[in-house]
Amino acid sequence: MVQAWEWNGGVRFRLDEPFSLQDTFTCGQAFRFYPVEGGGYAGIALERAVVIAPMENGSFFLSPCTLGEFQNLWRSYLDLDRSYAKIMEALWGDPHVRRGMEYAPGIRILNQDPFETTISFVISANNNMKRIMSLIAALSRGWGRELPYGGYAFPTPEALASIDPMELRRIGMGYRAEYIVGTARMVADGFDLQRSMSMDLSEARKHLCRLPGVGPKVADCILMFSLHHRDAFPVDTWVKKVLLRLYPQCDPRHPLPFAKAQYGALAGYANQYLFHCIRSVGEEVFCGALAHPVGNGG
DNA sequence: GGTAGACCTGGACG
DNA sequence: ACGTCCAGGTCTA
Repeated sequence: MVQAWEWNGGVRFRLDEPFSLQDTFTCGQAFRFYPVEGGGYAGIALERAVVIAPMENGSFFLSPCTLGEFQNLWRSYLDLDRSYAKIMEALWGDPHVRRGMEYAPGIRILNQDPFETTISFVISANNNMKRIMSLIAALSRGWGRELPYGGYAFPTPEALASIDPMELRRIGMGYRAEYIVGTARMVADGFDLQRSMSMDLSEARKHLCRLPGVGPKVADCILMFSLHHRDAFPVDTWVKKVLLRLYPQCDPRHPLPFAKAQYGALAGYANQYLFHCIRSVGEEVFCGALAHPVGNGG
């Protein structure tokens, strides 16, 4: 349960639930938030430039923001009405996911904009975090609306649909340029991203994979991070390593049936705890310790 | 239905 | 110094 009140041109809020800005903004789901002094994060989402900072007594400060904006927009964006305590409890039986939860207990899966998430994860393919973030910043600066308090909104589908791909290559987008323009065109021409929300997981995947640059992994990221499909399970190189090394019962060729059987509707959360932890501590540390448990003098 | 190669780019590594 | 490798994959043959 979350309580919120206006304070100094922004909103203070507190919740009796796990929530960490660092865990949430560094776990790889959002690309437009940067750390600032004091443990806060500055970034752009929902067509607004804001700072979110931790306060001394366990509350948080989001500004600039009205109480109305908080209740109507940020509360949902930050997924504040969901009980992560219950989710973590339900996943506690899995030793590797448990380790991920102990490492970053404050992760919350954000509810981001579907188009922004789609383009962002198209850019993420075969790319690295630093470059992904700078490319998205450049894309927004070049074709997004300038915002009050600085920064640029993520561009609209129409804005990206009308770009010559060569212009995107000029800012370093590489071969993703054609994917971005192609996907933006389809969305601008009526491809309904949100329709995936009311479809079951496998239908939703098929639907999204019609977009150029969107394959199985990117589709699951879009579903999980912007279309409320928390049963999605993005299999990237890191998750693949975890599955291969720590879950002998999982067929590495077909990991999705395993994810569904093992985690069910919570697969996306399990995925994120695993992903963030192995990516942060490294494959050897994450897989080594539990893969070779001490005991029996061995 | 499954599998090699190619693919922009820039930072890291030898 | 420069070639090679790699990064939250996807597409094509």
